[in-house]
Amino acid sequence: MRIGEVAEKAGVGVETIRFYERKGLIEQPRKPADGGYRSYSSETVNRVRFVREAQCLGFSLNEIEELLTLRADPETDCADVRERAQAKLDEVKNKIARLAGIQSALENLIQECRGDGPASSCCPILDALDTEDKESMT
Amino acid sequence: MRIGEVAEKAGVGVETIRFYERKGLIEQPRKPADGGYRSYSSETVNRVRFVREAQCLGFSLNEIEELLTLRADPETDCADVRERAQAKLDEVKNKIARLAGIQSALENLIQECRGDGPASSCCPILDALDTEDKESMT
DNA sequence: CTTGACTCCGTACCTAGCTACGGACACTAG
DNA sequence: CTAGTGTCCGTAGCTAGGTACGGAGTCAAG
Repeated sequence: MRIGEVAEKAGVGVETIRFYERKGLIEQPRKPADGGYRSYSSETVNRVRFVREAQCLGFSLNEIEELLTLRADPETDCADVRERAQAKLDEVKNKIARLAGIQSALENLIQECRGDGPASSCCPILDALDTEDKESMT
Repeated sequence: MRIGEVAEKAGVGVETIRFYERKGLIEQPRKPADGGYRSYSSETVNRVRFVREAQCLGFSLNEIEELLTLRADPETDCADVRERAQAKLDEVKNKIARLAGIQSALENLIQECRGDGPASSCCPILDALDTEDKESMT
């Protein structure tokens, strides 16, 4: 599969694939044999899709690389992998919990704001977060 | 309260406060009366903290501005606020659901990888996401 | 009335994550 | 053989979100 096809299937531009390749996020398929063109497996399409998905969820490319290496190397010791996975899991759980805070603040806002009157007194987003937040910054 | 105090209490740099001010994320407190120094209320500290918190959760500054304006204007009609809040709520729920996907993939990984043997065959992160993901990109 | 801490402002610079440009090959169809 | 399309590569440019710099003004303490 050539670069254009991968890009299309993954829903990104060709340049993005080249960019990810330089970043080491996807396989380096230098194939001077075939006219010098890159040749990818369908695996790469999945990888690229995973990258985009993870980005939407707030992971940086560096973090995504970590996520990806969790499954990568057959040589790697399982204990090491577990450790990294556990750390990522903690991050993810933390993120979910904090989003849940925002979620309930928004739900409050929507419930209390029944659609009549002015909005001023019924929008406790900041308040809701303030109280949880006060001394909890890292 | 002057800019340095706000910055310290919110745990950011002075330049960041000025940057947020330019972006319209916090009040514009031009006070030529008091020697030309900015003067902030403690409200601003909360706002800045909220901005940082929301950023960690994957919101852009533009999105955060939207979140913040949900509680802002006493003139705004409640119905409009509700609409925006509902849209944000949908985004948030969606994010949580997708993070939950990653969470369970990581939990699987950790469970299946009992700490012995090689890591190659027990790391279904990509697989777990692939199956959910196949045709669901926006 | 000098010193030091703080602030002012504009501008420049930085990282992350792309995105576009441009000239040179390759490969296919006509 | 000539287009046309796709690819190669390096480099430049772009947006977001800061971060740093430098020269000048403010102000309280000594």
